Amino acid sequence: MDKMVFSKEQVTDLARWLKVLAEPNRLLLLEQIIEGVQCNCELGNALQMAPNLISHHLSVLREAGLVNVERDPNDARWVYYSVNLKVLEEFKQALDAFFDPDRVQPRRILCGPQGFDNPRLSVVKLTD
Amino acid sequence: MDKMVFSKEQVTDLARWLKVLAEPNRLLLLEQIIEGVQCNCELGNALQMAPNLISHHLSVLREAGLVNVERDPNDARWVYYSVNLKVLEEFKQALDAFFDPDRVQPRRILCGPQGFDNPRLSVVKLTD
DNA sequence: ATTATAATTCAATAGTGATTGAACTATTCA
DNA sequence: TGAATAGTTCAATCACTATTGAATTATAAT
Repeated sequence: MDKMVFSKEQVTDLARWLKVLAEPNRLLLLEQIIEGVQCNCELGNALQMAPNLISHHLSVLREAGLVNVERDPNDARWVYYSVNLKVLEEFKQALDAFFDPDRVQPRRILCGPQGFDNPRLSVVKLTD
Repeated sequence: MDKMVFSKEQVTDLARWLKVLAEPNRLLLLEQIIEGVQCNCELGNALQMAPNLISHHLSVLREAGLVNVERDPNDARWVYYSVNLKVLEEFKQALDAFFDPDRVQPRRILCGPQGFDNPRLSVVKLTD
């Protein structure tokens, strides 16, 4: 029986992560990078997106730490994006912890019509 | 070596899921429901949110299938929200599959300066 | 030097969606 | 019947952000 609970701060932190990934084009870009398509121009070809838009979304992924940037050593005009495995694993663990079905608890009686005819509350009432 | 890839439709579907959960108040509500706080009024107390706002966010979670609604059998004015375990498990599996670190592939050479002085490409060039 | 290329940055626009207050529905209680 | 309660729906506002085109930077080639 997992009793783990999350603080308000932990939940809003996770929401921040999710917001980065909840944008379709951004998630498509990440998928491409995961699959090994990592140079900006090819990403544009694969997804039919303008280069500046790609730059924008990739910078969001980069600021979140999910992807690394690297310039080509032979021609510094080209940049390559890659997945930051460490951060991806961290994120995955956070997801696993939060969306763990074992955390789901039955209803806690805190309010509502707490009359004797409510079977869920008879015990509580009798011990008053 | 996991070779699983996701179609554009699968990715955008996942993005839709993530968007439902990427809203801080909504994720906080889900956390409360997971922890067993499931009646509307108590959710309001716990999170300091107006009842109509709670209704709004819960309806989004409900439309996504993540939570169920049930009216109190003794006093139908009260409603109780609960996690739909089946859908939660489905969602968790989708997350696990997508954010699997084993899927991450090394860079596939599709463009860029493909000269002989680029060690990553010498083999490719020689086999031309 | 000049031009071309890859990518980013900037400014403006457009669209989406969270929030708010008021009106409304449904149920229970007096 | 009339008042109170729990919750939802509606309309309007506000904030954020994806998108677009133009300008800019940095590097490489001629």
